[in-house]
Amino acid sequence: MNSASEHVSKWFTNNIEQKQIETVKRGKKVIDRICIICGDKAIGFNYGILSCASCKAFFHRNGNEDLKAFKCLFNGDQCVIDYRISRKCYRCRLKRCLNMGMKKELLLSQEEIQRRKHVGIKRIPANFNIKSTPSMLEEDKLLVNTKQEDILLKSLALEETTLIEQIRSTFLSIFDNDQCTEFTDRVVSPDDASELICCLQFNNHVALRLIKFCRSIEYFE
Amino acid sequence: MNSASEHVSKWFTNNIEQKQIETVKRGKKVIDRICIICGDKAIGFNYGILSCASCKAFFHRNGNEDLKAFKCLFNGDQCVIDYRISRKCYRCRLKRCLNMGMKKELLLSQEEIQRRKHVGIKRIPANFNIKSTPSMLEEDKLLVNTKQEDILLKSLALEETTLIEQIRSTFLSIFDNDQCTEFTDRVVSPDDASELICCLQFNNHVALRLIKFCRSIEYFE
DNA sequence: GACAGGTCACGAAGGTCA
DNA sequence: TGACCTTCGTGACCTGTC
Repeated sequence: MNSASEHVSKWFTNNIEQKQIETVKRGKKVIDRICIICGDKAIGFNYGILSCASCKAFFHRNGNEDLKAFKCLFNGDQCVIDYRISRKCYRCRLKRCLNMGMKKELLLSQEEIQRRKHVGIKRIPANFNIKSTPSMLEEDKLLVNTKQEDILLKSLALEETTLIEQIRSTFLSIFDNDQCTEFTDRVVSPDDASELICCLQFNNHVALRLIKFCRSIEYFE
Repeated sequence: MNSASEHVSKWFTNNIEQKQIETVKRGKKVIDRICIICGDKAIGFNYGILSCASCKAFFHRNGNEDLKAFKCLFNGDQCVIDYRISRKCYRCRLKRCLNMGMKKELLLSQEEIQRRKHVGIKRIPANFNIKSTPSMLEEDKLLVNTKQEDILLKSLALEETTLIEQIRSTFLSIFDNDQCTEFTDRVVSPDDASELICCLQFNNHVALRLIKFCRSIEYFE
């Protein structure tokens, strides 16, 4: 780092840090707190450090990105990240977030987000088994499935029932009766190699439809 | 220009820019916004400075060109760039864009453009049709689907391919071959009412599996 | 209350076409 | 060339969990 930019950078850092210490010590008023990343008004501690809404949002979006994958746009990795000057260099901004102590570990994982979302919604027990035994008659199997389906549906929250209904109706509109007939009309022997290939192609075909199906559901990203 | 003065210069430029932003934000009247390059009505900040649509487009097209490669056509490098007079001298216009502070760095690189494009998942055009005509042979239908699948897969980004592979393998693990055989082994006539009910129950059964399937995909909420 | 994620209007990039 | 369009990142504000 050259002496001029180093000087400016240190000046800002020191000035900001000084302000931060003073205000936090003085009292709990959030109004006076300063973001240690860009000097803007801090909203509280985000991902471990006192920071503003913008830096919080930025880290929320990009905290898990790989720093190596990006280049500095301006000053060779020495951009001053200050809300009064610029926060435009993606790389330098992320680097500063990390250098100032923002913690990736405090970003919630997908599982954690899912877990939080469904707190209060009764989950289906993991050991709930929808399989029927091979010794049962075809009709009995279907009966068991229907009964289990009933039990399953009754244990669901309204949101889940609505979601399932949405999935079901979308499913029916894409995997329509023609589609069903198209394959159930054909006699397939599992011993026949060509039929097995056909069955795999059937799988591929259904997978393709599934892609269409999944894309059509609004809850699907 | 040495790095220290360059740094100070940039600081001032940015400071002026900040002031401009503040002025614009304070009085929201669009009428008052003037392109600092040609005096036309500004549309906002483009490449760092308050400018009009024309100057934005001009810099977008030519910002990366080398100024030295062009000569002033009229007044020996002293053309007045004003929308009421003329914006026709390429060299003087580009020079003025740069002098007034338009930043080449804010033109996205090819990598950046590609990256941005692939951040969001590229959607399949709504008119993309995976249906085959009823008059076609079964083999031909599969062939068409396979070909379309090929075209489809080749147009996808890496993330999409990965996602689809994830969906496909999850699909195969849930709708396994036994499942496939279970239904394809049976001869179903669409004219038979009991078979039709059976077909609907089949649909229900698959829908149930689909719920399981959908829950197992991480991108599914 | 503090701090996670989520939402959405807006600004500023690139793209298109007369 | 420039008006208009689409896309995506930003940041203010909101919601939900602990």
